[in-house]
Amino acid sequence: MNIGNVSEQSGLPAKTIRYYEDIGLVQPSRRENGYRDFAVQDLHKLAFLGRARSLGFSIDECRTLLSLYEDRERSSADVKAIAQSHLARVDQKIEELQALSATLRDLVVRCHGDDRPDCPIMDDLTRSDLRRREIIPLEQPSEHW
Amino acid sequence: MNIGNVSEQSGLPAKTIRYYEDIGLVQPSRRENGYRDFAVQDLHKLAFLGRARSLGFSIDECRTLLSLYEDRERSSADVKAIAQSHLARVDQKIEELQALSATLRDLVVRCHGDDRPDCPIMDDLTRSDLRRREIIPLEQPSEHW
DNA sequence: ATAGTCCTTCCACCTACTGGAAGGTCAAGG
DNA sequence: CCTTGACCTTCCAGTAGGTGGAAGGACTAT
Repeated sequence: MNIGNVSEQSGLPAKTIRYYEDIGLVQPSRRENGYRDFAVQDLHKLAFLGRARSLGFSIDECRTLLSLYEDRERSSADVKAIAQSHLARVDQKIEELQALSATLRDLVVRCHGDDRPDCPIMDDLTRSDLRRREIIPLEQPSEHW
Repeated sequence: MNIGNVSEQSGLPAKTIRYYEDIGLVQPSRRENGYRDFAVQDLHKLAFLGRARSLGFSIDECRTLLSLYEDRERSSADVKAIAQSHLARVDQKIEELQALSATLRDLVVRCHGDDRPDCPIMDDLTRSDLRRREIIPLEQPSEHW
């Protein structure tokens, strides 16, 4: 199977599939002309990856999940542990964003939004006294969503 | 003021402050020895940036907010518009994550998590029929959280 | 033969920084 | 005067997970 075909069937862009090969998630064989030749198992793997990614699992988690996927002796506990810790991260992110949303909503509501320059949003951003408000920690750059 | 001092007072790492100079958010002058020399206004700007970033505004939004910050004639409507669209993005992200959380939670609950290999989580990831479930769109790489 | 589509590799770019190396500067102590 | 240590400088590379595009080979249909 050519990459275009696999791309269509898995729903993943060809670029992404090549990238996944680059980082070792799939190992398609090659034809004489240099074209990648995907087996049906590769297609399954890629669909698996697409679903796992859409559920927000990191590439590293996907790697582990793939190895469990291919392990007929795996214990469901191992799978569950990964999903659980991912779920915890998601829930924590939700909480952070909810706090953020509340703060922003409050500011937006209090801003009259007309031609005049005075603005509670600006006042908040300008105020240097950090104790006056809930401090929301800076986003960690490692958290890519 | 030296960068270490400004870093301490603004709460931003020195690296970040240099980066902000790189991308043109602040323009400290230089001493004869090559050291950056920050004015009090720069400190205010950096504190402003730190707060705006902690509220999740993008660097580009911060750039606009900074120009509004320095514009005594600005209209609060301009500020409000930026905050509102940011709030909308945050709220949409929350909704996406909540759907994700629900899906993950369901899978985790249904997985017994013992030594046996059968696992509803794996079943979900393996199933290639996409119609059977709510399809959660792939994360856009432009959304960095 | 040629046009159009597919495939290949490679390099750069995105966000918003962070880590580290190599080296210059400054203030205090011996 | 010299050294030590804390600062400061620039520059390069790496993070996650791809995406965009260029240059060029391969295949198919006319």
